[in-house]
Amino acid sequence: MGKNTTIQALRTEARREQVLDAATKVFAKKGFHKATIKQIAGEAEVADGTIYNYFADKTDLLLGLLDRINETNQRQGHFIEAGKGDFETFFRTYLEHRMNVLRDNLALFQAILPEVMVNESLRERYYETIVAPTYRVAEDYFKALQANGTIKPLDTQLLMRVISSTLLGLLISSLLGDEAVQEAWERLPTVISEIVLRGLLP
Amino acid sequence: MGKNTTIQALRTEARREQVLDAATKVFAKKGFHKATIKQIAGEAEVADGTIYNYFADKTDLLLGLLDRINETNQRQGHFIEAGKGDFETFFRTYLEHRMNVLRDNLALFQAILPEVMVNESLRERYYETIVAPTYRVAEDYFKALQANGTIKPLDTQLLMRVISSTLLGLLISSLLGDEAVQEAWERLPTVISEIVLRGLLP
Amino acid sequence: MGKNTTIQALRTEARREQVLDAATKVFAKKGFHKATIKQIAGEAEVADGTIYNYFADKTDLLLGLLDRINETNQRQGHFIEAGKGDFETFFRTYLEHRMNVLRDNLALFQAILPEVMVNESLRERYYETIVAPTYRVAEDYFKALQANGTIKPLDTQLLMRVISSTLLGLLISSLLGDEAVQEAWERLPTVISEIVLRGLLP
Amino acid sequence: MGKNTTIQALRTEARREQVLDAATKVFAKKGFHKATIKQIAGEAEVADGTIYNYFADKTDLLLGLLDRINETNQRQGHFIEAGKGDFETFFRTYLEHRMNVLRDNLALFQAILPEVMVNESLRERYYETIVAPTYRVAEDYFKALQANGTIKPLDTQLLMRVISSTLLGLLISSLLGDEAVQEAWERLPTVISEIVLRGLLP
DNA sequence: AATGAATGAGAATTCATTCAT
DNA sequence: TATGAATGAATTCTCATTCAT
Repeated sequence: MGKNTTIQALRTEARREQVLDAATKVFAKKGFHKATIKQIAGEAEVADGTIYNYFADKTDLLLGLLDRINETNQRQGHFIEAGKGDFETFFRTYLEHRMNVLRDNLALFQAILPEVMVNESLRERYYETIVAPTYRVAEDYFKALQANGTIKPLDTQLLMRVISSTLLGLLISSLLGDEAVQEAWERLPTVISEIVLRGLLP
Repeated sequence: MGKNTTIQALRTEARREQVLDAATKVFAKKGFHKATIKQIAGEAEVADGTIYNYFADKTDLLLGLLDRINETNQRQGHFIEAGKGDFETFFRTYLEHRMNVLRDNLALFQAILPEVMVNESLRERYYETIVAPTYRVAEDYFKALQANGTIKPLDTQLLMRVISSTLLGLLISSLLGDEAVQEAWERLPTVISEIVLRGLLP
Repeated sequence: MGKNTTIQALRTEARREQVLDAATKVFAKKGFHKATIKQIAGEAEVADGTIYNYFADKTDLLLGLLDRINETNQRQGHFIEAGKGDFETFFRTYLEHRMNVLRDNLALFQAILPEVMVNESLRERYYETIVAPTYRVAEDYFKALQANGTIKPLDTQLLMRVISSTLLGLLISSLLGDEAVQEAWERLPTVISEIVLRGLLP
Repeated sequence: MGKNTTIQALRTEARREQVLDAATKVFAKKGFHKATIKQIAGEAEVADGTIYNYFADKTDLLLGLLDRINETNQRQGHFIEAGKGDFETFFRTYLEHRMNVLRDNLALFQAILPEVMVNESLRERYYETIVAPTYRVAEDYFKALQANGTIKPLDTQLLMRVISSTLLGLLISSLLGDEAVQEAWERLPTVISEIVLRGLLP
């Protein structure tokens, strides 16, 4: 029965994922409110009612998606510590990684962000789960860089905000359909790195 | 009768504004979909039906808000040409202006952006009305700067995207409740200017 | 002032007619319920509110149209007495007259009949105003014909109903879009007369 | 599961009928436009929303009713071929049948006709579904009768239209509240048969 | 657990009618 | 009298959620 329970749990988990995949697709395409449970159920190839065996309500699906982003983040989180050697290379590589994560989860972000911008409790959870941890990891790192003179002494908090907001802003520009951003996505880490590290002035 | 017509027109315009103000408030607070016509009408202190004398439907209210942003933009648009003297000062002042506009229209953006991210036809109109004109004005300016060696030769398109995405990203961070961004809003132009013009490296 | 009053009255009457003309058109095209006061006002080139200076409410417009049919009927009513000479000719001419009236008021009937079929108080008024008077006039006439042996002794009531129902039915077939009926309208009196007077059997 | 599916299908069909019955009643009483979904749902003893599980919208209910008339017609359709023996008897019996069908579906016709008179797309469907098939069946029959001299040579198209319009007209007279027609309904086939076959002239 | 029909609260929208100008 | 903006009751339709099977 122990084994049975495990199988059960796996099946349950698989079903959850199946529904979340469907939700990602439908939310991204239609937006949270215009997406219907029927559509998600259809996409997931289950009955409407089945969804309620795995999620309390429609909003709970969004929380499930938030957790997914969180997992992705944590998987990538180690990376920042792996940065060795020359800072410039590290920084560009870091940007590449972050931007790849964003691109790979475009649909996920398109599904979540609009609703997060509008739903207060979701907003808090988003900030605590997704945003704050990133800053916590990065803050010490930037402070160390400043301490050993690798980068200029600037308000660390704001520095981090500006950099991550740039990425967020580019993501949203992409979501809003800016083709220049979409097409140059691969080159952007280099461009950003050049601007942010050396500046526009000659 | 000419006078009468004018009074009529003024009254009509005032009523439109009254409704758009209410819509801004309610959309920003509840989001486009959870906001109801009843709530907006209540906030505007008119009957539900009155709204439909001025706007074809709920979505048309959003278009009305888009036009408002557009007007704000156009009023500010001249500014960039007014930039004389030293580029560094100009750039910082430009950022200050843009960020003040963003802050002053925070509710407006909070009302519009989430729906724009999700509604394709709105997205197109948003891009054409709000985004593209900004780029058109800025592009020539940046090219001139590069031509006379004031700034490094970089892909103008991407440069503009990175800068405006930074502002957009900060706006959204602010909307998402990032207190550090909210509190430092005044100082951000200086910080961004320092980073973007001179870079992080010492 | 007496003259003034007369002019006033003429103007009022003209305006009423103007509105009724518009109502006929719009009701016929859209049906009573889908027709809006705004549309009728637009067609009549008056303001919405003006209509309420001449008619108590939307249904009252229908009553106005009923009265119009009634007037038409009365103008034609004398005709039946004018019938002299050979009965066969008279009958055919009578049918021609009735059918011309129907055809000339096609829009009017299309506007009224559907609503009369559904609105009880209108139905009663329709019957009393339009239908019953016709029968009253015709009944004596047919009885006389039977008395002098011009036509067979049949239940006069039913005979009249059958004949007028045939006309009503053809009108409605026409309204329902039956092209054969529409195209043959001119020939129908002859056909009907032949059938009704001499029968199908050889 | 096959059995289960069948039970399901039966239940579904029963529910559809239940809703159509209710719609017939309410449409006939109030007319299509004044009838509300709430009333129909109440009459059918289901929730408002349930109706939309079976019909796309309010108009689709009317189409459902049209199909019902169509079925009735088809069930009766064979009859005309069953006509053997003496034509006079056949004709009278045929009229009896048709008029019984009309009477038995009085509410149905009252529900449908007014809207059909006003709604173009419904009108086309009505003609194609209900009217045209009848004529197609009857046309050959009448031609045969003329060929073998049973009836006079008259324009078949018009002959059919006149006869069926008479029935339609009587139906509508009945719907409009003509008591003489209502009361004499049983005798009408005999009267019509006498008139149409032998004529009014002695 | 899975199903999907039933539910009914809730929202957008329409439009006859009123009434201040 | 004429106007047409304002009103708000009324209606259709949607869809998250429940629950009997």
